Amino acid sequence: MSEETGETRRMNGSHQLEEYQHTEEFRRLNEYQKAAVLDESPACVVNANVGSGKTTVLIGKIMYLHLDRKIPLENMAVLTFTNKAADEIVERLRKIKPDITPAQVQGFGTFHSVALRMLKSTLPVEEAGWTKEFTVMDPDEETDLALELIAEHGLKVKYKNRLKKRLEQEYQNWLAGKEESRYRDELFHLYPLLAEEKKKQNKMSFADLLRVSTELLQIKAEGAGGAADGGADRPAWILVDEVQDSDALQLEFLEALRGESAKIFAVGDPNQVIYSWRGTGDNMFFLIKHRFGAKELTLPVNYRSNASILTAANRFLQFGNKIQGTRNEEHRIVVRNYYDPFQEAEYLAEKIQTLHRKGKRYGEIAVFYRLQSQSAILEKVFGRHGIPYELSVKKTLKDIPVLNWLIKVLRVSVNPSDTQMEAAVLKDPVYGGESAACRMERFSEEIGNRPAVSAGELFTYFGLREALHPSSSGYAEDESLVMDFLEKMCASCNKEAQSSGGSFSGAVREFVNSSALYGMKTDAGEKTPGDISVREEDGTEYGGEDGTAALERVKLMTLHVSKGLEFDTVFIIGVNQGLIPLRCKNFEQEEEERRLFFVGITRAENNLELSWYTNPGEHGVIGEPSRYLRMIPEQLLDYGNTGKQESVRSGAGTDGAGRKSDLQQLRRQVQDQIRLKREAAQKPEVVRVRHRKYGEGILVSEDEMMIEAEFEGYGRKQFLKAFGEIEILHS
DNA sequence: GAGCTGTTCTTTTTT
DNA sequence: AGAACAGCTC
Repeated sequence: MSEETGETRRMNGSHQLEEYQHTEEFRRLNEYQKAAVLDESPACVVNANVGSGKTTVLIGKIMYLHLDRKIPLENMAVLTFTNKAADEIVERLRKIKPDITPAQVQGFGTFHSVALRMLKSTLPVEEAGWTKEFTVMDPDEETDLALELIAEHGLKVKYKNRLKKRLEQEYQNWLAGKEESRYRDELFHLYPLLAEEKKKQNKMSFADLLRVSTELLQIKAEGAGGAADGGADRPAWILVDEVQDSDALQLEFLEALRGESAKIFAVGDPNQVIYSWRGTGDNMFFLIKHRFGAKELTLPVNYRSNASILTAANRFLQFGNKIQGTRNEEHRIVVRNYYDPFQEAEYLAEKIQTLHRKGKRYGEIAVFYRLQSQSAILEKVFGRHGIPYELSVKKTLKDIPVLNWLIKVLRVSVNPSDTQMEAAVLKDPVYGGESAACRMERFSEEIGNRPAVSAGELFTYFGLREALHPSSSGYAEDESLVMDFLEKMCASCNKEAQSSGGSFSGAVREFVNSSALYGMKTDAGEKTPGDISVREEDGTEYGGEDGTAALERVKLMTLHVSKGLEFDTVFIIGVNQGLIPLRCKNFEQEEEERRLFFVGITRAENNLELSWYTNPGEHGVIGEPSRYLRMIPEQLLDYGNTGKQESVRSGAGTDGAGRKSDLQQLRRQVQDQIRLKREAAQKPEVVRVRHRKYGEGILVSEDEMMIEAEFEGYGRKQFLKAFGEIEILHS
């Protein structure tokens, strides 16, 4: 920060802060980063390599637009994929400009929270069938509602245990006007019933928030007959973080939000797409570039990892040019072989203890693995060794039965049309009962319009003492949890009601809604009103370290969770064939597994250690090192004293011959496929194909070995040409 | 409803 | 490879 800011800050008008371009911060950026910050194309996507200062550029861009281009923060929409990312952006902005008010950053947040805010303020939700008082559904709630409707209407629906997934996956088919579900049941009858019921109960699912706001933004644009009026409450600039992670719904929301005039600036890394299995599967980075006709800039320079790690990472890069490093070669990447997962955990524990004795902080160390189930053995062994660790499993209020129930009570109170929740509250096996029914119904008139409400008043009003069973053994704990929650909620809601001039019940509604979206994480620290902290119950109690080490813990997490984080020292365990990569059935999955490994290794700043075991307990996992280990140039690897160099290189005794050509072939296939995909995107020439089982479809890509085609109702399928299953139809 | 055969999915997680 | 389910037969 500059030393002049103190003098200039007090002045009103246009010169509150010096121009961003003249700050030390801006000067410290590299040329690529500067170019991205200063770019003012109508649409621009920044293809940011891993560790290249993506968020720094985004922050810089916001400050540049704000300070130099005089664009009010209120006129920007800054969209992120997670709440954590949104918090980080606002936090980093506040470091530069401490007087930023919450009102100024209304448009900063996840896609869903920004959509919610617009639905609550400017968009005419009534036109879509809801009222302004609508509430936000919990993700599981929609499935429950669907099950109720199935029972009520006697619908024949298969695979009810997978209903949630089916509802999501087949929605597009239904929208497209397809007659029947792929399982030939009555799933499609459910969609209109569900939509109607949600309107009736005046609540929206997460997907509804995006769908409805998108729809209303589109109608608004049409109704205004152009940009003139439709652009009134649209942002001047839309900035998107981690754009490669957005799905089709979010893309449409972006498009609708942009309207005619807003400029769009998105940063992302196509090499870090690791969640396509839950979304569309398309590479959103290039899709968005194409859709918006965006200019593409790059950030090639990595500031995080040492040269060995980056050279290895470059072998796994699927898009763009090589990652450029900034550091000279330091430690090599350590590869280890252990007998089984237990041995691996034991050695890891010892190694971590040694590192710690030599002065490495526990907090600088992380262990990554492919499956959640792999953490159990680490927990056990680390616990026994007295290593403080932290498992990244999110705990929400839903995991605390009494608060889960209380939220439902509040939800019915601020939305009496929610009959589904009302039934859930009354029928709860532990806290249920008829006593609260009329209280919830009359909440708005009896409590909701008071100027200030205390936690104690709510406790009495809802008759919570009886509901929590005062004679039960868990009463004291439940009561303190409930009072704690209510106190925090009342503090926030009273303040909100006062400052906005709205009612208490309105504030409670917003509180409950934002809690639903915010997930109510359990980690400490106050972020938003909806973020209630709950004491963590994790392995630290085993830790031999006393008090001072409380925040210094070894982090244990899945490779997926590691995305976006960085650590001095990273261990990736179970780098076995069949685990990393997990056995995949198609090429796309294989590519994603590679990106996942790429994400994992690029989290490490200085030390990276990969290990595999000879005797994996799990089914389907082979006692061989991952192919990925053989893809890393040998001179970067340090096999320690395990003497297993031979087996990693040759493939542990299986058909050692032909490995190298296998590898080359695989790499060529991937490259070809990428090239073909790009070419296909550039000239959309439709080639029709036919398959015995899937019927007619459209050719997506092909190379000398594989052919990929898309079939209505079945999605994309890949075939080996040699099998001749696919017939190309020439018109 | 037991017993059989065939099919589909299994992991990873945010909002 | 194996679990979970659907749909069939008796």
